[in-house]
Amino acid sequence: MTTAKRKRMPRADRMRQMIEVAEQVFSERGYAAASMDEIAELVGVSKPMLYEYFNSKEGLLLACIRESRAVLREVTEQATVGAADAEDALRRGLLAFFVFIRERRQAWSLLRHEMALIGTPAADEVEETRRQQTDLIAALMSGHFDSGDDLRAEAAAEFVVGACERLAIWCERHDEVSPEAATEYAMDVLWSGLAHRAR
Amino acid sequence: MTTAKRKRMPRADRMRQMIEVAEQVFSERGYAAASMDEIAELVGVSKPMLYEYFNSKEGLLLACIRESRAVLREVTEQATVGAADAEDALRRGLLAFFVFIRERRQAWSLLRHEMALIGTPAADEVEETRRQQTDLIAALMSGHFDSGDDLRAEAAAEFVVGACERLAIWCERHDEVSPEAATEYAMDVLWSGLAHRAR
DNA sequence: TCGTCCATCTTACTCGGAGTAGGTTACCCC
DNA sequence: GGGGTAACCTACTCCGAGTAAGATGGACGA
Repeated sequence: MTTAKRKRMPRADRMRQMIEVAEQVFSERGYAAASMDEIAELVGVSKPMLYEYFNSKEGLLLACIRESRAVLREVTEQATVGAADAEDALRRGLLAFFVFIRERRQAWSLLRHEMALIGTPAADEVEETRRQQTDLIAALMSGHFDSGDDLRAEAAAEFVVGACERLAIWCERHDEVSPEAATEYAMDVLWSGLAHRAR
Repeated sequence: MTTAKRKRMPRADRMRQMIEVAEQVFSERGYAAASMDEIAELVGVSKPMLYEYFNSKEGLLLACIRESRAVLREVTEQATVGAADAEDALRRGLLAFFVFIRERRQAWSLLRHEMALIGTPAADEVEETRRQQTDLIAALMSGHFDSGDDLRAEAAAEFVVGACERLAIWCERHDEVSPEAATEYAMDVLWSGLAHRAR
């Protein structure tokens, strides 16, 4: 066969392969329980190679997170271009997000669970992903809302991100809830507020 | 001095002391970077003692989380008793929460950061804390809202918890935002929705 | 006052996994 | 084909979680 001896692969390819395997292992076993030896084994390469490419275990995790973030950014930004108004933009963005987390469970799992190390680069990296989303929302809102209280607008953006993240986790436990339904639930509370459902 | 030789302390007291120190160290260094030797040192006791009391490093973390959760539950439940209506109950609960995270930063830090190990008891424990809050909200809402769509109500509760958690983290970066202000921001979006601010 | 018992505590290890020093080999290009 | 380098490996060190087995302070009965 052509792949009888998987050897001497160019740097870029090997790197992608390593990230792919690592994402798998980290999301299955969890960051702490995953061992570099195991990842190396699955890649079909020796441990020092991983260190050659990523410097440390956390560096490898970082690469996985960055990879996921890039995809998430691409997907959500694309979704909101050409929206008619704020409500439409918010809805499109939410839908893109909920579709993403359904289709790429492993990547999402890393982003949501693996903030293992407070004060470390990895934690900052996950936080950076949220900031990216928050900025997107904030930009979206500043374009469509009355400005005035910047602090309030910022708080609102944080609020939306946190709410959706939690709702996404909830969706993992509820397969029957489609991305469309999740979006609708989110829009219902976000846009109309709880007041209109009070007895 | 009376505490010249800190020795032979009764079990319950030693346990509390250990949890106190561990909470400090975990929230300062982070779970992964904290070492059992260091904690033992600070307690003024040898490492096997920690294992005698908590079985494992994660067990010790668990104890810290449970401790924090108990306090959080107490505080938020007490806050909502005697509320006039849903809006009032929500506002009181939110305020209690935001006050808690300001006054007990370390405890909160553990709850928010230390989900280090996916699939492990500690991760479940943090999740359990959220469930506790979610249930509280859900119960609160079912008492004051038109029922009908249970799934929607559950989603809304998750939504509130996630949103407030994120807003709380945002507050850490903004000392100028008081618990009262945070509560007001949260109520504004939650209760009235974003629609009433759209241009 | 003194011995006995046991909960509390200690020293001195093992073991596994992160990270590394230094040498080896396949492939590209002339 | 032969030199050069990028990709790769073997064989370690080191640190921290977890443990086995023994030492000791002090409460309490005689």
